[in-house]
Amino acid sequence: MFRLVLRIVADARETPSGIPELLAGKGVYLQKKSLDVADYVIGEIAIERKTVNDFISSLYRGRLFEQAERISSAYSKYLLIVEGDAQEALADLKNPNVYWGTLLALALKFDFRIFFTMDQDETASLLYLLAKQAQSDYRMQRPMLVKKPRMETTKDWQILILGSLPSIGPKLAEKLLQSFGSVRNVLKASSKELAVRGGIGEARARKIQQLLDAEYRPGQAKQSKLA
Amino acid sequence: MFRLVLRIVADARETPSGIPELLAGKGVYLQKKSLDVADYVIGEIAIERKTVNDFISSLYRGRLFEQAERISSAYSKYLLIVEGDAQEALADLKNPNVYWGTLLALALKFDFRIFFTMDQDETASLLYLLAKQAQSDYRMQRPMLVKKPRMETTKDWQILILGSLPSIGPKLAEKLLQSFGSVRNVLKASSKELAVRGGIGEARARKIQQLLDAEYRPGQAKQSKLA
DNA sequence: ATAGCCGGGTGGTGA
DNA sequence: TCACCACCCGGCTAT
Repeated sequence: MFRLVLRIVADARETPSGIPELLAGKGVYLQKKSLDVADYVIGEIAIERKTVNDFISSLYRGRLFEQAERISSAYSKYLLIVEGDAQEALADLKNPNVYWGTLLALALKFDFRIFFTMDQDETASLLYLLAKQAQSDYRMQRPMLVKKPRMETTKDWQILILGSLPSIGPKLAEKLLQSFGSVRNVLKASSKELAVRGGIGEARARKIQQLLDAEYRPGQAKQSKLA
Repeated sequence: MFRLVLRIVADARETPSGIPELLAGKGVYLQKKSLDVADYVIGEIAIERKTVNDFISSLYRGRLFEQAERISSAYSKYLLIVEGDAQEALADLKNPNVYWGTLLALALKFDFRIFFTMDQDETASLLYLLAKQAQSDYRMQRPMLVKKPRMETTKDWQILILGSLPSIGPKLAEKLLQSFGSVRNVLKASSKELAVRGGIGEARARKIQQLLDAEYRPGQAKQSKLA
């Protein structure tokens, strides 16, 4: 009797979670590797697994989106499994909107599919089913969505450069560029011009000028000439 | 002066759920319509809301995928909100795999983003956040700015600014500062000077000059500044 | 590529 | 001109 072999690649660091073992118990052909970005790979689908607590804490560490970026650029389909009692964790959260907001961003901007499981066991079942579906649908995959262009335009650089100035964020950077036309023009401008033509006030303008003209001192120079 | 208003379209049949009212309470401009396929529409995103029980019972009716098909062909992005205690409902199921399998199919084949909320209140919050995100995305996306990790000293700022130039890292930035003495002097220098005195090549130098002098072009139509 | 809050800067208003 | 104040922006922080 022919038996279908499901194949799942698991990152070596997932071993302690017990999930690889559970999968093997279900008859999956498990391949352990050292994966760069994801925790599991099934066919062309990458899976990132995170416990609720990991997920929550990564909200505040900023590392989350960077990781999401890596996965999304490496695979065409990818899903996030959040494991554990999300509801309970959510109750402890001071600001639940951050949680929901992040999920929305992951789902809509990064194109993640997100699943919630209660424990490793459920995660294993989910992966198993996924492998089964991926296998049977092998040939009837829908065409993928167009890749996001993610262009690094000149405009982005311009805003980035000005935005690295103190007390200048993206909004102000854009305003300045609109007023002055180019990065150089902004940087050439005197503080008065900055204050008059750009939408920024004298205080900020002076601060910027001082910084631009400040003499560079290697070593730990702590000239608090600002403000 | 205008106040920014979030706008959500709700199907008339959603009224009894109380969610439209909750949204209105959050200051959303709610528009009730009779929608063909979805329950809510936010920007270009369609939202189908289902209570857990509805969802579960529709597993066995087969009508679910037909509905999914209709939504997916009418909108480019769409999400499903499953409202209620999924965990509890799942415990009653004889065969949970049907549940998970359906979710997987919806997510991967139909490209649904699926969210789970506890009650109408949470659903309303989710929709509200979604509207907010959709709205801020409608503006042009801005480049991610350099992390400004607590800059105290002038020296750090100087390096950060130059480091935000293309192909200039912290190391080169420092070198340039040492050669030229101040940020302004670096930016004033011609590409030849940069190449000769700073340790960078002409190619990089030219690239930087180009960027500095590039005319700023707002990508999207900017809102006219009527006062 | 989160959301909320706070502090400070800006620019307008009206005296 | 000045004082006030409303708004906007940027920076911080959150489990």
